[in-house]
Amino acid sequence: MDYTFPEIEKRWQKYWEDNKTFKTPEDLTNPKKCYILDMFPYPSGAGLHVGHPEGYTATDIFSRYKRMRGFNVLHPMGWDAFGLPAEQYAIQTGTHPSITTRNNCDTFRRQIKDLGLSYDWDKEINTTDPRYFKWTQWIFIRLYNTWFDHNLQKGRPVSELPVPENIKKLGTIEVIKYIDSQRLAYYDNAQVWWCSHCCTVCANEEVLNDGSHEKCGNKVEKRNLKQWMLRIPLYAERLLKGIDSLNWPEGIKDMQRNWIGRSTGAEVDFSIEGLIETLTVFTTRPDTLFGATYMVIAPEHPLVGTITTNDKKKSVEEYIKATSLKSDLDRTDLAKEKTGVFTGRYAINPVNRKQVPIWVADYVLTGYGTGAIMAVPAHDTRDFEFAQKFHLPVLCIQDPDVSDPVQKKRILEGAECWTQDGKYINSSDKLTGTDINGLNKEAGIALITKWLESKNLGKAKINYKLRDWLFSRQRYWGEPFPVIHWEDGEVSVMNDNDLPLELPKLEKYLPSESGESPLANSEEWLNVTDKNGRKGRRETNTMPQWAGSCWYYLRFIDPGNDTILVDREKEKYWMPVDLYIGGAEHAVLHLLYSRFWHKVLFDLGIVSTDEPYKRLFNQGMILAFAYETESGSKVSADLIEEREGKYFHRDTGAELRQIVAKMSKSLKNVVNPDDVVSKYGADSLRLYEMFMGPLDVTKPWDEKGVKGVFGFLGRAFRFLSNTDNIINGEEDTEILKGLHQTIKKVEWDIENLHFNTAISAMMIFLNLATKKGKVTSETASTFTKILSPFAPHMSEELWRLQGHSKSLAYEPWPEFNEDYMKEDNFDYPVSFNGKMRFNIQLPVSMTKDEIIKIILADERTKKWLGNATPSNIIVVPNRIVNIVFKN
RNA sequence: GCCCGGAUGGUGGAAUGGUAGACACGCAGGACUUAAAAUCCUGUGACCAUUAUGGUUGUGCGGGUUCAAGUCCCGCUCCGGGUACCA
Repeated sequence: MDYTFPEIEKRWQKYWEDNKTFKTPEDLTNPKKCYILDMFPYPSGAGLHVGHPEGYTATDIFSRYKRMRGFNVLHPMGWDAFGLPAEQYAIQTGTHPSITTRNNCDTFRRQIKDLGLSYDWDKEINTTDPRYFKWTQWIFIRLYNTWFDHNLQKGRPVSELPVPENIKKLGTIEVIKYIDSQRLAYYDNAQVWWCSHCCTVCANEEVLNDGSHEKCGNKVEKRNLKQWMLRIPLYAERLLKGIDSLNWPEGIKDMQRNWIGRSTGAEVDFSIEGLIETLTVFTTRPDTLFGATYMVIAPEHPLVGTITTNDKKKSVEEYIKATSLKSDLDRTDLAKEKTGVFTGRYAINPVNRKQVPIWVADYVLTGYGTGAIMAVPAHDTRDFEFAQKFHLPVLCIQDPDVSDPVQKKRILEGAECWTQDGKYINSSDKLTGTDINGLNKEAGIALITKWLESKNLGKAKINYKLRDWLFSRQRYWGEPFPVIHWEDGEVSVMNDNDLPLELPKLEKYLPSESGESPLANSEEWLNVTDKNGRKGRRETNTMPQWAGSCWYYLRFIDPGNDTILVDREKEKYWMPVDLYIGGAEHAVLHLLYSRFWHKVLFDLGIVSTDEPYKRLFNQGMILAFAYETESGSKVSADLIEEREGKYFHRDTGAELRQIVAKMSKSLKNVVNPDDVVSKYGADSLRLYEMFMGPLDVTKPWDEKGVKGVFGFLGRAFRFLSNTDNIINGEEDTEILKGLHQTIKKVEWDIENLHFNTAISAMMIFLNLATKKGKVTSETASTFTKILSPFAPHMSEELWRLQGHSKSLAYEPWPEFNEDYMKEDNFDYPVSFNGKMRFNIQLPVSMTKDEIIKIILADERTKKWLGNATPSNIIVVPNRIVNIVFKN
């Protein structure tokens, strides 16, 4: 029978849909549950590309396998549909984003259904649906009404926030200010990156290294705007500790740890000559205080104006002005050449009362630590470069462990930088009574920190790189904030009952250059009056795209519920997510934000687990072949001609190099899954994406490879659907052995997401079966079952041909039997000094001594040994024999 | 600069410290066919030798541990990703 995949695939897709084969079980008593989640896509206008089905196929195989293992499986799909492209399209054409979004979702849904993925479509969600974002707004209100209790390390309702007596005395306004200062969400003036192209603010995380906006590529600048911020650093310790318990790739865990960036050190107060203010610095190395010979403050530091002496005012102001015009790129570009100016002022080093000059330099940033540093040029390369350039003193305080006397002398004189640790020298002062000379790093840090604390000059301090999360955008196509700004200055959040707050219909979607979102144009929507006649104005910013994706995995559990975010019993049953697969580009942003929200919801008793995603896996990127000329300029794929394995430019005839690059419109090397499906079928596409290589590595798409798996499926179908090949009775022992080895291998590989080797194991079995020519009907159905998670359409068809009337989706997974895999003999490789020379068949039960006896008597052993006598003979049972000798 | 990966045939890749190159692509030869496609069969790391059996070499480079290293350790090179004047 021919492998007529178009007909087979259509028929089974219809069967699954009509019979709701993959409906999530309602029964919550089954102790075996598995929640298998994909990172839901942004439905772009371009439709699916072959990168999407890679992760989707992997989770689909896992889901189908788990169902056969008797698990209740939750495997949903939805759309992360707020975002800039739909809005930009609206600006250009006037088409409302909801229409664009709906069309794109329809395309995505159709394409995904064509792949035979076993989603429960009754669970479909869309972040732009008011019934969905009602709960996004509801969560925002919870964030607003939560404070973080440091003692309990836990978020609690603001109604439980104790207000200190001295603040209560100051009156209501101060109490409100205090409460606002404790909320997880707050509204404040923030210096933010402004993209004048998108007319929007970008989070630090969205600004690329070159100072351009991640979304549009244009340069960003700094602006002050009223913004909503989330205090994610309050959860830094919890987010950091939680990482240890997760079954995630170590690389991603490291990235999150680095992003959180915990460092322990001390804050040290320096008094300033002639001023009452003190200058506080954060340092991870308080032990190096004796080597601090100057200080640097960031140009944005609040004390710059106060510190700067009159005669230096002009040069400092000029320097600050120059810095503010610099983008991140400029600052980075100037990395080699340090810049800075002297403020004219001196601070006093607390450990030795010495004068140290205060400088302003843009290599110190305002966003980290206190925005001021003490510089230890003798032992820090950056400080050293700066000191060299501006002729500042360098004092060596760590004994360099150098054998070269010349170099040692240079270091001790401060002519060279020594960045390794050593015993302290020059680190004592009689007047202040401090002395750490001869101590090592740990002892030095402990002693100095203790001394600082005892003198009230500083304290031990933990610092995080993680910064407040900027949570608003000046856009139309996002969740509106459920917030009203009243004419008397009060800010209030809406009542839960009044949610959702929907978006108004607009004529124009263009944001204003002032930074106000297009929502400000809708007078009717914008202005509100309360029952006392007080006038108010709605928040015109909208939430960033992260908002909807921060909690969607919860809504999938109970998408239709309009009284609660998620039913408690259902949440308890399904959470946490057992397997989450998606691209590594979300390593820090989405995954960290999402964990943050989840922890808040956990603290408020809304969810039952502390972490949302138990096991995470990142699929590798799929690249495509691209072509370049000898000089390295790229040639679009439609201009390529292949002749005898070489590539030529269709127009110029020049020979081109084949390289591997990201798929892109400009290179015209984007592969559309629709084309692959129509040519080879969905099962072939699925199988190829899994067979290309390990799931987590980056690999190039090669259509020739699809042919390979297509051939395998065709052979399998023709062999198994031909009744001449199927017999009754006892199975051949060799086939039985191969079959059970295959079950074992496929099962282990699916559990570990090694789909490429699982497929190769099935190919090996099919090669064996076709060589033998006949298999029993039992073998045929067993093989059909293990193939079914990978190639479900064809497997269902074979199952039907084998006489079954129902889908095989819930057939029990076959159990392998070790007895069938047992061997009587093992073909021992015999090696001499580690070099394999020949093989010899011996019974598996044979003892080491017997094996040695037989091998030493073998003619071939004599040949390789010559006149030498073995000094050692290693026998690893059923693995290898190694004869060691000297010649 | 720092952090994390990676490097195996013409290609994608396989290999619990134990026979390197499974499986597949490509290529070559053959069968079927008027022909092509499809399908099936055989061969295929390199080098040397050969009627054949065979031998030498081989997992980016240089060392080391081990009876045995693609795999573990040390030092490099190159490539990819992340990140940055982060104190």
